[in-house]
Amino acid sequence: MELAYIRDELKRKLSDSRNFLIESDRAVVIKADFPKSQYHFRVVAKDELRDITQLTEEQLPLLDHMMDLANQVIEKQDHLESRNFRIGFKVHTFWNRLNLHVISDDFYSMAMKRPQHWNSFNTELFLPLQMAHMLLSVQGSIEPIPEERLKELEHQMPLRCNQCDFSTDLLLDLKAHLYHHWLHKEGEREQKKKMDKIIQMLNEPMLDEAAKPKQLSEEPAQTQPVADIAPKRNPTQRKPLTPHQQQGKQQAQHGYDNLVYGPPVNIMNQNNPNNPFRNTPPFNIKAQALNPPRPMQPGFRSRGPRPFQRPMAPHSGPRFPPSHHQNRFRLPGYNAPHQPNPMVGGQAEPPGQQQGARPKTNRRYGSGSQHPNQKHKSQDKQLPK
DNA sequence: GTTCTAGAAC
DNA sequence: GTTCTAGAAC
Repeated sequence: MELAYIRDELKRKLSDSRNFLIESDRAVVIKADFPKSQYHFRVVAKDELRDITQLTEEQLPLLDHMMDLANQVIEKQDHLESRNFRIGFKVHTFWNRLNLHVISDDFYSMAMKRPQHWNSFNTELFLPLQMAHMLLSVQGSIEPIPEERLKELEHQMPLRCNQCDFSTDLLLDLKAHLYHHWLHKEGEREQKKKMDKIIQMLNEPMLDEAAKPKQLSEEPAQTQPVADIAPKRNPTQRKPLTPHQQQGKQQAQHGYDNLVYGPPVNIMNQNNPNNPFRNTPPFNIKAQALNPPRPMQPGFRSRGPRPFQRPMAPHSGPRFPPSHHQNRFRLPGYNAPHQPNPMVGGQAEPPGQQQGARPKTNRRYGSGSQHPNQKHKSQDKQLPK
């Protein structure tokens, strides 16, 4: 397949409205094909603009409009706020159509596979929309990044966590680290949901009381049996909705919209085997519940699936692609040299350090210089706060 | 942009 | 033997 054809993929997506989460006359919002975070969208311009280097002051209103669409799609995401998102352009993009990234700041994703992926969002290679706006306002254009600088930033080491001051030369370590940040935040979100529910329950009686005088005062002239006037406790009647619930109801009423905006990817995990996130841990899902063992009949050997399936390992972390060629999840410290265990007379524990190869040198970092991977071991590990 | 794989390093 | 990287292929 021709590379030029692949580069035109975003243009092709513009011709099929099924891809659109939001459409306007000047741009559309689509889901990123290989999301580098749990929430990752693109705002794709309809105008024939290849990338940010083709922008001029004339496109400032377009940028404002794309920002509006970005905020619209963020508003649709449950329990997330705009401060959890980054909105900006890649300074050097593969695709042949101007597209604005709207990406959550967890960067916890199966598709994050190379240091280049990380650096493309977490170095100067990512140009926040406000910055692009300013550059166009001030100098009227955005210069392309020099090839040499591009290569330098793509391979920049160490990789620095965007949420704390952790840094590492190994993407695998960073991914494990990011996973802990994500777990922590997910826990906070769950906590917040519970608190919302409790607050709602506490407010309910007060709302009922508040409704009584209003209902009576609305029709004072009419004489009705008390039973008709008094608020009825209908068991099927809905309780007052919280603002959050109202938003949910609104979304549910727009059935199609709801499908289009879709559930967060970590919910999609459970349903879609092709979802690139499917190896991230399916939280609150019990492996046994998904795959209950069938009782073995004595003296009868059935054909087909084995009656007893080996239970799945507990989900102690994200499980990464089945291919051994792809980088897989390791617990933090997996790559660190293992220390002798003082509890067993100074003998080494089973291997904690990976056995595989790391290049001794890397031409990109200059002859004779150490490959970054060789240096990481001495660096301090730091867990998320 | 992604996937696949040969070859380097261990 | 395994892991990881970089480049070819798409």
